[in-house]
Amino acid sequence: MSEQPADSCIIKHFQSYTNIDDKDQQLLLSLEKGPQEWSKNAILWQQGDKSDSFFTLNKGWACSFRDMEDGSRQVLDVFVPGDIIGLREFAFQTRITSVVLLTDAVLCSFPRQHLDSIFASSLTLCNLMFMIIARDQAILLERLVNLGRRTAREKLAHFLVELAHRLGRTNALVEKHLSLPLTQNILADALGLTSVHINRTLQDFRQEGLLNTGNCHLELLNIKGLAEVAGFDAFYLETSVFSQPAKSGCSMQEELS
Amino acid sequence: MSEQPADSCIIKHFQSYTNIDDKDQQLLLSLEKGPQEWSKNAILWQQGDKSDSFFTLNKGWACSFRDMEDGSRQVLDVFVPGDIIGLREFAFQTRITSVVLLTDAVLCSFPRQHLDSIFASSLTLCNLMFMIIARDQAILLERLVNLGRRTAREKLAHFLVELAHRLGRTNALVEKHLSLPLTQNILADALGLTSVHINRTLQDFRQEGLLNTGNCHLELLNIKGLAEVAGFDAFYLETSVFSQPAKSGCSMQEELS
DNA sequence: AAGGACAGATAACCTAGGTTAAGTGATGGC
DNA sequence: GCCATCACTTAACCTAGGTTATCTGTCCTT
Repeated sequence: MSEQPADSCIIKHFQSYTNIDDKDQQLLLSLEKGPQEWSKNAILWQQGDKSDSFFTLNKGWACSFRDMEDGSRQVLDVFVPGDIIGLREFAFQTRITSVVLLTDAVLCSFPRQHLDSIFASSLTLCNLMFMIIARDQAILLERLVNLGRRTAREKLAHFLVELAHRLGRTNALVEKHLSLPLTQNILADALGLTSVHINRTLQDFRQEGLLNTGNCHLELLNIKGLAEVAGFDAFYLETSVFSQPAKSGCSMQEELS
Repeated sequence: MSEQPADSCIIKHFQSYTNIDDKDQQLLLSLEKGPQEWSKNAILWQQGDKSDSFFTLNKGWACSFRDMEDGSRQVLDVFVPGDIIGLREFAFQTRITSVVLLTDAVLCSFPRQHLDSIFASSLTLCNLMFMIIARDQAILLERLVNLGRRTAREKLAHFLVELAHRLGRTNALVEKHLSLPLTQNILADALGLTSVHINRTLQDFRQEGLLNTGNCHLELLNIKGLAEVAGFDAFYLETSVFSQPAKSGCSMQEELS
């Protein structure tokens, strides 16, 4: 293979959490397939499909959703570049959600059975996988709080600020303007609201100078202001890799405040 | 130690998913502490506490929740006997939720650093842990759908039927009457509703012969009827352990349809 | 036995957000 | 260049569920 570790989606992703040593990098590299290009609106998989792989999202955006019997839809996650898609379907033989691409995208696929090689060969990676899935859960928990106990204004602001944080991975980016490829329908389906009410709320935010709306895009102008509307606290995004097996000498926590 | 494997909370729990061989049983047994008795309304931990262990719930019920700034509360999980509590806090140094006991209870604690021993020693257990956390996520996903896109009637019915399934672990139990130690406040906080509206909805269900309400208890009389109200589909609870490492000969899927 | 705390019940009234419908662009296929 | 589609906008009206308040019963506590 002519690939360099730097080309690998999943190595990049893991490196953003912690140091991955050469051996582990080679292991990951040997297991992933891709990268591969996909176009906007492509369906990555549908509920009921055989569940035998997951993906890393190198470029572009995606979301997972569930179609309801009555024709409505609940968006469950929005995935941003660097995210792993489908890890939570690990326990199921068939997909329990569908995934669609919100933009043109580049993905790598990763056959699930290769997880065994990871578990068997690298405690670091095993811990890391566990940490990533636990962080996903924390995001889901926060979304539950959002849907259960906040107003439409707060829901929308919270959702947008969370995305800003996830895109930045540090607070640095949170000060800048940020463009998100999200339609009002996607927002409505993610937040359990109607697109009409999303529109009303976006109008308000726009008049308050918090953001601009465009064609299939949202530009965040004042993320701090949105965070205040939402009462946003980023604690649930601030994971840290836990105990490091003794045999490995690297510290894993330096870049994660 | 005089403990027998049969006394172990976590072995029982894992056995309900798949076969655990003797070596793995000994490993688990050596790592857990307990069992220990707790009384109703005890706080297992609070948001912000140091996060260094998880628990198995041998007897009794518990729930995790988040307190909101405005004094309201969002219940995030209800835990029933056999559940693992706190696995999802794995990625965090401090607790991101609080946990309170809904009844008197018996728990075993499990220091988190011992997970490394598990990951290092047993592929079976490593896979199993992954499966359990993934199943937890599936339950969260379904709760998101519940909060986002269903009416109060559907939310309540869905929540109750899910608990019935989790208590039964098979459809067998779903035909019988079932008593749940849940107050109307807990239900309200779990479903993003008010206790007043929970009360109204429970009155309706009672008049339809679907359940009885009592003092801090709910008796489900017609689970099939509730499932119809909710449009309930149990697919998201039906996990199965995936590929089995070659070195172990046991089949893991027989008891999981 | 009195008092307090809490689960539950119920009624009157209110509002956040849903529903329906009728627009206006912009985009893209042919 | 025309037509269809789709994102978005806006307005009029409606309802599911929230709010507030009062009342009951039960269980602890002392």
